[in-house]
Amino acid sequence: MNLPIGELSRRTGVKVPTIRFYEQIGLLSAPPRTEGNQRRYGKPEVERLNFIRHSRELGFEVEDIRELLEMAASPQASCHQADSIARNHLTEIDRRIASLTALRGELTRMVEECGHGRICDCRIIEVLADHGECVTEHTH
Amino acid sequence: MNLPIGELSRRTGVKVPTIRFYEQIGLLSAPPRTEGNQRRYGKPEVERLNFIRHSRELGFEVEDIRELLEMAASPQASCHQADSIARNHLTEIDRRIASLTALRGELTRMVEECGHGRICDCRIIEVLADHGECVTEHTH
DNA sequence: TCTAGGACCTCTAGCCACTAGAGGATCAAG
DNA sequence: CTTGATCCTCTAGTGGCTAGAGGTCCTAGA
Repeated sequence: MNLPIGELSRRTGVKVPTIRFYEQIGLLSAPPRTEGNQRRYGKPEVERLNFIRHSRELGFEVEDIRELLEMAASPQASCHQADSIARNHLTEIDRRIASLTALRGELTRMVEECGHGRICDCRIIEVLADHGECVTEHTH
Repeated sequence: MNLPIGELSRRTGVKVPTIRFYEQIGLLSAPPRTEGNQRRYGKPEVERLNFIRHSRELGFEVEDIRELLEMAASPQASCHQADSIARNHLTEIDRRIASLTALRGELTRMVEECGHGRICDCRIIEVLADHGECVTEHTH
């Protein structure tokens, strides 16, 4: 268990430059180095990085992850805060889904009404030029 | 109709620095200036900027908008390309909605299973640490 | 023991679509 | 002629990486 950065990358699915980037912003702490100045990682780093990757996949922002990692480090504390971060994130996702669904509606309508003729008759261009043509508000 | 940039901003809902930014990247052409070097806009710019803003609201990227604007300028051409840009965008939106919906599922499950106790029992932290706990793939 | 080439290092710059702020000039009303 | 709102340019920052230059290290095979 004395992994070079490429091996850590393979085991976690996080790209090498991204790992270095996470170290730079303090999401991962600086690991020990070989005499030749190369990073060597152990099992805790694999787990921590998996946690980070998974959180990112679930759409959490780096600042949220920072807090979640801190919490994970003090297992006796209340999970109230973790709950609140996750709930806020969920609300945000709902907001985004709603907004994209509204967009989807407008776009579908635009595309379906397009007669595939000339630009001057095209509903796509027409609708883009005039928000009044829209059924929903889609300010995001 | 000899509007300063602030008035153009008010009429289109696009912020002043953003208008200057659009000029810089060539989405808007450089307008005439007063003797004192201030920009003055006319009606065509109001329309063009409304088109841009609306397209952005509908989630089109700047490069797409550039093409759409070019098309709008040649009304006799076929609208095939506009159609294709819009369809591609629609596909992308569908992809995003699907991905967010999967996330939503996982997050909801996480939050619902959280017993609001201590971190060491918290499902949120647990799930984040282990993708194996997830029902869906959510690599985006 | 030498060597090849893959993996590693740091550093800077770029991506997208803006946004913020400094420091100064101009405009229009009173 | 003054005031203060608006305008100007320029640089740098946002988030979360990604790309590339130019160099060093490690390790397996000859």
